Amino acid sequence: MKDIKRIEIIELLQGKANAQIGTEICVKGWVRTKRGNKNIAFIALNDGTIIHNIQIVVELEAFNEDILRRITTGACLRVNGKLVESMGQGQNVEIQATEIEIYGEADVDTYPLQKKGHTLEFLREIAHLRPRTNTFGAIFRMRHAMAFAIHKYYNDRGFFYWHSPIITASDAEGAGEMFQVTNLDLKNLPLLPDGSVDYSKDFYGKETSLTVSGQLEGELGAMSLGKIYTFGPTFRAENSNTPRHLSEFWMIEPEMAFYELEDNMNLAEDFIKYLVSYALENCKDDLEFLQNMYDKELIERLKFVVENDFMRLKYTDAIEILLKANQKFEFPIAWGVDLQSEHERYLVEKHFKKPVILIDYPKEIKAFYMKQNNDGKTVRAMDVLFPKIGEIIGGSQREENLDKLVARMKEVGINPDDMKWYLDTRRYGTAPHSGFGLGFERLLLFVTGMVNIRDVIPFPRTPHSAEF
RNA sequence: UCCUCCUUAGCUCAGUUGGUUAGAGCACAUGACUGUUAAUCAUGGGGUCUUUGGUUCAAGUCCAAAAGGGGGAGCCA
Repeated sequence: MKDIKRIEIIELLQGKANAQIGTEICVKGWVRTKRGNKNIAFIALNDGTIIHNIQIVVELEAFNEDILRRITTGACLRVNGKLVESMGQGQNVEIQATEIEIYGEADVDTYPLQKKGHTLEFLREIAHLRPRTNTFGAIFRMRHAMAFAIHKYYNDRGFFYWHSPIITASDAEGAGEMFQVTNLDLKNLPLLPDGSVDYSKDFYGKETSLTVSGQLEGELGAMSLGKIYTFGPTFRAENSNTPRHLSEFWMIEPEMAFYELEDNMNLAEDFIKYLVSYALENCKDDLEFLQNMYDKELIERLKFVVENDFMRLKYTDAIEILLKANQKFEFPIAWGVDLQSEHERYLVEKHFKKPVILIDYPKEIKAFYMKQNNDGKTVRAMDVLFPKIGEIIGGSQREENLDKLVARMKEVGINPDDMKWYLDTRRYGTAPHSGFGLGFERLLLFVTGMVNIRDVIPFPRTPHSAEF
């Protein structure tokens, strides 16, 4: 077989290789379908670079029967052939095969992927193979595009990528149940006289867990470098079984010195709009596929978010609206209680019909580090609520006053001595600052139109599920 | 964790008031067709009806439990 430099299929289909029409080229990829008659066969080949396939045309008399029988859906091929303008409808160029090597066969009796008819639930059970489908190829290309856009957005605006630790000894944020990290022998634990575990014998000499948020350490970066963001894995051991929760997920947490709540909101809104615009401009083919297959209003909805201001209002005003709403809610509404999913959905999907930023929540339902308002009742929190997926961002201006912060910690039962390093930011050169957390997979739900968060991460981790 | 629904061919699903040999489409095999686009047409093979226990002359179908999965809720991003 002639040794020809491989060309990626995206180059062929976007016309970047048109100068080579009429010459012999080489492509490599996986077979999506094969069809034809006794004279000719058509192979749709995909190499993951783009959602579309290149058509390989095979004149059967030029190849032996055996090799064609072994070319089935899922097989991996190296193909040499002449790049030509297509004689058929549906594609501009195609390849007239001259030589084919089969890198790997895919046994039709056991290969689980077929040309059509798979549910997302079935594909979830074969997560190691599902990236080979059109749907998951599109999703994971978009996942990459969004990750890249996040770094580009912050880098272009002078933010520094800051790495908060994955393993942490602080359990102060109260953001959920934590996964413990230990190298103690669980069948033979060192015990203290009172029967509790002696963590001084553990690897770090104290009890440690996987992080539930990089924020507290992120604040340390903001109070020195000015503007930072984290983007890393986050772990919550909550027994949450919903289409919106993972026990291992990725979160983006910008933290900015000298930003007040208003600045924080402006950043959050601009950030999301940038990411959605980036998807519209750079993921067109994948978006069109997902729109056709799953969500007819996807692109329209993305454009709407980019083109319209988010609605901003105070928690207290939201309660007023809900109390006046001509709709029955399962959970009663009263000032001081946290909003339920049904309430958030009413505000976003029915009342305002656009994304909503809610601010100034009662302090009792928010974390200890949020800046206290002068009314003594509310804090400078902000939640960004989106249609269909609910809370996509949670953030706040932080309490920079040492005395107020310590007082609040004591009220909620956190020992300030355990967080000396955190309080030092307020003790020495404190400053107003703000930040928020964006759930990466929730963003992906929105931009892909998928409805289950397990379908926007390659290998989802949920209660009782850590396969692959 | 709570509520609710589902589990029948490799995949997606039908299956009537419980009644003889459980069906279809796709996939697969064989054949037909001079270029297909989820190709089409014909023929064929393919089943421990999730598991366990129960009711009944008789269970895919009714009852109970378990396992796996979906949706809703809570917790949150």
